[in-house]
Amino acid sequence: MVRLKIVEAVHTALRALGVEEVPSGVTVERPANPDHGDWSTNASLVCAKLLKKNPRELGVELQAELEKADIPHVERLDIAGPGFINFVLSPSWLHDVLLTVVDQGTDNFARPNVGNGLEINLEFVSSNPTGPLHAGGGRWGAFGDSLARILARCGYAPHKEFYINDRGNQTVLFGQSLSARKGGHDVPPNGYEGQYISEWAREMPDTADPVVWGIERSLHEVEQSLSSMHVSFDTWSSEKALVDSGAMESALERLRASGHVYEKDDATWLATSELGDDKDRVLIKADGEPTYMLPDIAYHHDKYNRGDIIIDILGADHHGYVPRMRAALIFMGHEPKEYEAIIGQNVKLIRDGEEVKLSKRAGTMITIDELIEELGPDVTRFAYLIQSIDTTQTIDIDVWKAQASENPVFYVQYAHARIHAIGREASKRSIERKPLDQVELAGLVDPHELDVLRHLLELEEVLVAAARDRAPHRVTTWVRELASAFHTFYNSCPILRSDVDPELQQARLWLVEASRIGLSIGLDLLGVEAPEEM
RNA sequence: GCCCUUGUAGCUCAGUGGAUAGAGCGUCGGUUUCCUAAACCGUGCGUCGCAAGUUCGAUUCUUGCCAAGGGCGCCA
Repeated sequence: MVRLKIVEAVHTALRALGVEEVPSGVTVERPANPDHGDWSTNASLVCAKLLKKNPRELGVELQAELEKADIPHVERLDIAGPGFINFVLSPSWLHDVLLTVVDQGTDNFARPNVGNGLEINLEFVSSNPTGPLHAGGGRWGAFGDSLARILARCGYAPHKEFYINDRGNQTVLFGQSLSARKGGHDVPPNGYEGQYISEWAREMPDTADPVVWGIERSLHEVEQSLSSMHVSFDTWSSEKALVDSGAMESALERLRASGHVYEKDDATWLATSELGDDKDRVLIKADGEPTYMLPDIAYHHDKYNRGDIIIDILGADHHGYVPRMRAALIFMGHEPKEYEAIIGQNVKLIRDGEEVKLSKRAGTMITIDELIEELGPDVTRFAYLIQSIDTTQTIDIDVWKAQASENPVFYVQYAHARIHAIGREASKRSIERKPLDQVELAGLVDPHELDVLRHLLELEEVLVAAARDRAPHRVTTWVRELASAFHTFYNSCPILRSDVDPELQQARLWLVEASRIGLSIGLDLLGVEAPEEM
C-alpha cells in the first residue's frame, strides 16, 4: 500500500529532524480537496511545538528530508496552508488499485479481516407476535440484516436472532381478540382492534387454539414480509420454550448467588441501581408471576451460547431498558464489553401530508407489506438504510412514490445495469476484453477515470468504519458516490466508440469491470438487487 | 426533574480535529448523427441551534443553555 510507504517515509524524516518519538496525532490522509494532492500529512503542524519551530518552517525542512526518500508513485511534494505537506502521485498508483480490485474480485476485494472470527449475536425486530409488522419495524430489519452482512465481510461471525414473546398478557389478549371476532363479538377492553384480526379470525380453524394459532400466523406473516426485502434470521427464539426449559429458574438462581437479589413488599428485586440504573427492578411480582424482565435476562444469558458479544438493536422507546439489562448481565458474570445496545430512532410515516400513527392495537398502522407493495422491496430497503439510525426518519410515502423513477436506488442500480449494457454492446460489436496483464493501463489519466478508482480504494476503510460504528448507512453513502463517479466517467469517456484508441478502450473496459465489482459488493451489503438491465 | 437521540442549504439528509463544509430534491438554463437521457453539465443556496472551554487549529471534542422527538410501571 502506498499509504504505508508514505507513513514510513514521514516517520524516518521526522526522526532525522530530531523527533525521537512520533506523536500519535501525526496522520497521513487523503485530503478532501484534490488540489491538495493525493495524500497529505500534518506532521509539521503536530511536531512544531516539540521542536520549538514554527510549523511552516519545519514543513520546509521536512519537505527537504522527504525529497530524499524514494517513495513509489510520488511525483512531487508541496507545502501548503499552515504547513501541510501534500504528496502528488502519478496516476500509476491508482492503476494498482484497479489491478487489485479485478484480481480479488467480488468475493475477495474489500474484505478486511478486522473481526478475526469474533462471534457477534445480533437481535433485532423481535416484534410482538400479535399481528403483521408495521412499517416502522422494517427499519430494524434492514439495519440488522445489513449490519450482519457488513460484519461478516469484515471477518466477524454474526448470528441474527429474533426473540418471540410468545407468552404473557399480550398474547392472551391477542388470542381473546381473535376468538371474539370469530364469534362476531367486540374485542375485549385493551384488545386488538385492527382489521387484520377479523380477517385472521375467519382463516382460523374452529379447532385451533387461538393463541397458538395466532402466534404462528403472525410469525409466518413477519417472516414473509422481511424475506421479501431479503432480511433473514439464523435463530427464532421462543420465550415460552426457554421458560419451559427451566432457564428462567436457573437465571434467577445465578442472580441470587451473585448476592444482588432481595425481597421487599412480597416481591423479588434485583439491585440494578448498584450499576447505574435509576432504581432497582422487580423480577417476581407480589402475585408470584415473573415480570417481562426475568425471562428476558435468561434469554440474554442464553444468547452467549451463540455469540462472544451480544447486541440488541432496539427502538428509542426501549432505551431505558438498557441499563437494567446491562446490570443484570454483569451480575450474571458477563463483561460490560460483551453487551451492547444500539438504540434506533423511530420512523415517522407521512401519507397525504399527514402523519400516520403506528399502533398495532388501535389498528391505525401501515404494514411493512403495504409499504413494500407501494415502493417495491429495493426502494423500501434502501430508504431504511439511507440515513443514520441515530436520526428520526420521516418517510413521506407520496414523495417516495412520486420520485420512483428518479430516486437514489435507481440511480445506483442504473449504474450497474449500464455496465452490463456496455458488456452486451461490446459483444455485439465483437469487442473482446484481453487479459488484464496484457493491457496497458497508463492511458487512464482522465480525472473522471481516476475518480472512480479513488472511490474503489475507499471501500475497505468505509467497511471498517461501518462495522466499527455499526453504521450501514455509510455503505449507502459510498455506493451512491461510486455510482455518481461512474455515471460521470461514462458520460465523459467514450468506451466502445470506434474512434477510441484500442489500448485505451481495453483499459476502460477493465475500469468498467472494476466499477461493477464495487457496485455489486455495495448493493449486496445493502440487500438490494443489482439488476443487469432496467 | 432525570435519562437517550437529534439540531448542517428552501426541503430530506451526508460529512469532518485542519487548508474553499457536501449530495439528492426543488429553481433556472443547457447536453443525444456514437456505449441506456432512470444519465450528464452549469446555476443559485449556509451565522454547521446559541455561548463558553480544550487545541497551533473546533462545524467536529467537553460543559452549559435553547429547541424537537423518545423514555422514566410489581406493562411488555
